[in-house]
Amino acid sequence: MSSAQQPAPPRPTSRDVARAAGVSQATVSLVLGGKWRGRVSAATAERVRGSARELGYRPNLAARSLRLGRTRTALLVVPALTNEFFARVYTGAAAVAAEHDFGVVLYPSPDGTGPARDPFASARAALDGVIASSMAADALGALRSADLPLVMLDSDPQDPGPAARVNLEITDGMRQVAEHLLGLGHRRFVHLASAVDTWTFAVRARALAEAVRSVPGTTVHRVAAPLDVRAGREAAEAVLASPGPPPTAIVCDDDILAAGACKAVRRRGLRVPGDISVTGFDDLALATAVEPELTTVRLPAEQVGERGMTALLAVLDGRPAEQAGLPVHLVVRGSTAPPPAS
Amino acid sequence: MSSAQQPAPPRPTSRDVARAAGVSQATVSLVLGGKWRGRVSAATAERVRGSARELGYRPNLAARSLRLGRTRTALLVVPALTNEFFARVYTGAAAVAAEHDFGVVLYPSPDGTGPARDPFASARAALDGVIASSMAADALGALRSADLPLVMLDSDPQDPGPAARVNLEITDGMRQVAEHLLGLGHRRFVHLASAVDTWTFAVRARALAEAVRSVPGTTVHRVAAPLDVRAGREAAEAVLASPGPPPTAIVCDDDILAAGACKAVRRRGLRVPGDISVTGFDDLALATAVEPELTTVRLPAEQVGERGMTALLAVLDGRPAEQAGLPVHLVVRGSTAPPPAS
DNA sequence: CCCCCGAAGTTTTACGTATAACTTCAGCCT
DNA sequence: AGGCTGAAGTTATACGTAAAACTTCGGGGG
Repeated sequence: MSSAQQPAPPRPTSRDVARAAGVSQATVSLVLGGKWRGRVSAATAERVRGSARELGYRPNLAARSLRLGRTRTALLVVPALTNEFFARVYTGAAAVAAEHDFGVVLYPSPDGTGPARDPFASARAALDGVIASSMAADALGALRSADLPLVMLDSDPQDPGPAARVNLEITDGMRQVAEHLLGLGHRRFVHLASAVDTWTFAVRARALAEAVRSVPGTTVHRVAAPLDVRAGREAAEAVLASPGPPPTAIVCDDDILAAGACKAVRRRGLRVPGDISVTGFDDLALATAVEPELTTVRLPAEQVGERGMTALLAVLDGRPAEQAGLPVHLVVRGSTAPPPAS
Repeated sequence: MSSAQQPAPPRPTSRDVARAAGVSQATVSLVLGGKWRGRVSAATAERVRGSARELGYRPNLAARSLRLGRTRTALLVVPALTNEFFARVYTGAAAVAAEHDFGVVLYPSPDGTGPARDPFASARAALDGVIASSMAADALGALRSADLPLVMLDSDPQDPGPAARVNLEITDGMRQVAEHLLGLGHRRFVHLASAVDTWTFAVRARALAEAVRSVPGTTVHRVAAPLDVRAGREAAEAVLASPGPPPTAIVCDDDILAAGACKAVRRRGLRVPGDISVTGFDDLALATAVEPELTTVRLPAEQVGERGMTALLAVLDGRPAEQAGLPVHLVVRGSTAPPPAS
C-alpha cells in the first residue's frame, strides 16, 4: 500500500541459466525437460540443474504453451460452485490435475445468473480439454462446437459426443431409496424433483417410477423446484396443502430440497419422520446439519472429479479412458421411519 | 469414444486473418487490439473484423502472454471451496474478472488436506497477481516471497505486506451480536470459536470480549473447534457437560459451528432458543436450512470477491485501490430469545 | 589409414502476437 | 517546384521455450 511497487526484477530465463552454467540454452532445455540421456553428460546436467536452482528459475508457461501448442489446462464446467457437490468435484479434479502439472480453470455454466458469455470467449484458446457436468442440452451445443476433448460427468450414455464419460450409478441409488421406503411400508410418495432439466435428474425420476412399479398400489406424485431450501419448502408446502390423502414419504432429488421439505412438513404441524419420511440425495454436509439427520444417498463427489480428470488426461495421451459407473449407497439416518399406522 | 480423434483443423492465426483480408498481420493486430484509430482506415478495419469473424479467429493467449509479459490471470487462494463462503468469494471475483477478460485460478490453501505443494510451483510464472483470503502466517510467507501484487482479504490492517486489502467489518458484526444478546438479557456466554488461527477469527474473539465488557457480571467462556458440524457439536457438548451454571447463549464463529451447537443443546434435552440461544456468523444457506433458523451475521461474500478483484486490477494498472471495510449486519431469526427466567 | 559412429554439445528455427520503426503516397502550403 | 505532413499501411523484431538439424571430436573397426 504505502510501499512502492518493486522495480520487478525480471524473472530468470533458460538463457540466464545457460549463461550461469556455461552451456547453451538448448542444453538447459534438454536437461530440465528430462530428455538429456545420451545427449548431455551427467556432470553437465547436474551443473545446469544447480544453476537453475540457484537462480530460482521457473519456466515461462506462456512460452512453453506457445511452443508446444498445449497449455496443460483443463476447463471444468459446473452449474455453481456454491453447490457443495460441485465444489467437491472441483477439489477432486484439481488434486489429480496437480499431480500431473495440470491446472483446472472453472466456468460456472450459464444457469441464468452469470453474465451470458461464451464459455470459451477467452478461455478456449488456452485449454487442452474440457470436463463438463451434466447440463442443459443447449449449453452442451457450445461445448461440442469447441473441438476440444470433452469428458462428460453424469450424462446420458446414449449421447455419442464426449470422448469419455464418468457416471454415477444414480439409478441404483434411487432404487435403494425406493426399496428402503417400500420396505418400511410407504405407498404414497411425493417426488420433490429438481427443476433443472438434465440427465442426472431425469434418471432419478425414471428410477423412482420404475422401482415403485414393482409394488402395486403405490403412487408417486412428482413436483419440481429450483435447488434451494426455500423453493423446496414452498413446493412441498403446496403439495401438502393439496386435497386428498397426504403422502407418507417425500423423496427429494437433493439434500437441499430435502431440508426444505422437512421444514414444510413441520410447518403443517407434522413430524419427520413420525408422520412423513423425507429422503435426500448427495449426502452434503447439510444432511447431517439438520435435524433429524437426513437419510440420503452418498455420492462420491471428489471421485467424480478425480475420475473425470484422469479420463481427460488419458484421452489427451491417446490412451483409452476406462468407463465405469461409480457406485453410490444409501445412508440411513433419522429422517425415515415406517409410515404412521393409519 | 468410438469416434476417432478429429484431425484437429489448426486454429486460425492472425496471419490467416491477414491473408483473408488482404492486409498484413500487423494490421490485424492493430485492428483487433482496438488501437487502429489514425492508423488504419475504417473500411479496412471493418474488412479485417469481417475476416476474423468468418474464420472464427481467437487470439492465442499463450502468444499474447509471451509478448506482453502479462497473463491476465489471477490466483485466488482460499482455504477450501467446500466452504460456501469461499465459493461465493470466488464467484464474485470471477464475475469481475470476466468483465475485464481476466481469468481466476484457484489454489485451495494448505490446511492439511491437500497435497503439500508450493502454491506457485507451476502457477507462479503464469500469474499477474494474487488474492488471498485470511490464512495462517506461515502460508502467508510463501505468498510474500512471490513478488506478485497481492490483495489480502479480511486480514490484519497492521500488516504492511499486501498492495491492497479488502476487509469486512467483523468487529462491528460481532458487536451487533453481543448487543443483541445482552439486550435480551444474556450474561453467561460461550464463544464457540474456530480452531483456525487467522486474523478474521482473532477479531471475532476480541470484539466479543470487548463488547461484553461494558456490562458488568458478564462471562465469556471460549472454546475452539474445527469448522465442521460434528466438531462444533462435540465441542459444545463438552462445554454443556462441564460443571457450573450452563451458558444461556452460545456465540459461534460460523454458521457451521452454530448448527453443531444447536444439535448439542438438543442432545442434552434443552431447547434452542428457549433454554439456550445460539448465534452463527456468515449467513450461509445452512443458516436457513436448520431449525430454528439461525440468528447470524450476514457477510457480503460475493462483494468481498468483487472488491478483491477490483482492487487487484487497480493495483495492476498502477491506480490506487480504494480501501474500505465492507459493512455487515445482524440478521435476527429464530435461534435467539431471552434467557429462561431463573 | 580412412571412415564412420556415437557422445556431447551448439546453432537455428518456429510457435503467434504486439508494437516500434519504417515506407509510401497524396495533399497542401509557401 | 519543393518539401513537409499525416494517413494508411508494411516490415521487422522480440518475447522464452523445445526440438530438429547441425557440428565437433575421439576412438574403433575394416
